[in-house]
Amino acid sequence: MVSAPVDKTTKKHIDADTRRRMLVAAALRVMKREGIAAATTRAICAEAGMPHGAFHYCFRSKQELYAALLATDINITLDVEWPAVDPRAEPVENLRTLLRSWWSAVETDPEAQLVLSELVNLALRDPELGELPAWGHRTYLDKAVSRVDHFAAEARLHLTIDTRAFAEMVVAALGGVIDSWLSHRDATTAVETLDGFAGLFATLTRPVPDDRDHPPG
Amino acid sequence: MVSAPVDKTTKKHIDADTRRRMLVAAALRVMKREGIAAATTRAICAEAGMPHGAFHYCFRSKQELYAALLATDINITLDVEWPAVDPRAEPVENLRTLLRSWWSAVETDPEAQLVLSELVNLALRDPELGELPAWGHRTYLDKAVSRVDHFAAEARLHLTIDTRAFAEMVVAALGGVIDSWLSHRDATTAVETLDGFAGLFATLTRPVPDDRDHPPG
DNA sequence: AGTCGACTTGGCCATGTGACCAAGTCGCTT
DNA sequence: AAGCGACTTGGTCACATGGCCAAGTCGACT
Repeated sequence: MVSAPVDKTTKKHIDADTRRRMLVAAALRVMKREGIAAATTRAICAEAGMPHGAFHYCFRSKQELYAALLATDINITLDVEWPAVDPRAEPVENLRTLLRSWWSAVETDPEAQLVLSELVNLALRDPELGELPAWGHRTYLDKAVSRVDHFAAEARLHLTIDTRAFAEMVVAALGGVIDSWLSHRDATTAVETLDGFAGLFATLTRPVPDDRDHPPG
Repeated sequence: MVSAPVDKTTKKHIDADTRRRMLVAAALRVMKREGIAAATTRAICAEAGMPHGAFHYCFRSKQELYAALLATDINITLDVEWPAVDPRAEPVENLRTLLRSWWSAVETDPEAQLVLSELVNLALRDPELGELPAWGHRTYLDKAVSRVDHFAAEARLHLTIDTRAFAEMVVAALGGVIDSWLSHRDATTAVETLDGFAGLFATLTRPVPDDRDHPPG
């Protein structure tokens, strides 16, 4: 029989799996603060409040930590509160709102973007981790597609091109702006460029005819 | 009097400044081949065919090499043979040609893009090198502006928005596509997305009226 | 020819890193 | 209560790295 759960903050023995999660979280914190290079096994354990030996009890190697890190929710850009979309507003306006909502996530946590970039670069060089960036990008794009779909429905817009192709361009535009911004750190320019893209993307949409005035049959 | 120049490939003593250039070139080669992490001072010297001690005779520190590397022509994307532009063709078509010509540079030397990304990430974390990415981006954008200007003149197009804003979007689009492509490595998708952007950018142009048929006065 | 400074070389050092291990500790089960 | 297996811990190892140096070598100018 399993006894009553012991207070997790007090008990000495911690399940190896939860400890793994703690280490991953700690690693992400260190990387955001000081960069991926500073995230040594020791620094990560210190951040997690564990002795150094704990690391290789949880992970076979450091690569395994990288893999775990890449496999978790790194791409947080698209996970934001859904913006206020008004079906009666101009398409441009709604698109601008959408892009800006995603941009706000970037500006709120710029270090996350940097870490993501560092992590992807690392993985692209490591044969063991080489597949992960492709998988991550696919996941990210899928999420973008579903978000765009949802948006189009809510704004009552019809996309004149394939949704995936549309999302692909949106992702590229957002990614490009982020990339530039990480270097120049000029938020004004970034948002202006993003607004410019909103205008361009609007040319790929058409308002859905309102059926309430023209019921079928 | 300066004696006749000794054969540079034979003579033992090499000017420290040219040796610096040799090391920078060797470093870039190593980085492209094995990644920035593998470019240790030793590996670089070996690549350059020099003993390890030569490094710190030429550079005060490794950071100084990074700085030199970032300060040289890293952004080669826009330096390609000028594409064939036809003033009588559709704007979309010409824009597609332009973007594709830049893309070809990327696909020809993908490692260069990776190294650039790694280098920028490194610099963004290092207080000593922190200014370089912003400078690099400014330089890159300036070059893009001039290229766009040249292009518009040659294709006899008028841009309906500020040239710099236009270039900013082009740079972001190209950068975003590169970023995605580095992960998924699907050239077809990349070019299709780029072609999509060409269509969008075309909406920001208007043909310049041909004055030959309507001479002034 | 002689001198002086620029260049060359190999070796050395302190440091930090990922990895490993063996002894110890805890708590669930029987 | 006794045992057993999962978890804990600090120490240690081999190794690579950036940086430094002192002795040696070359070559240009006087």
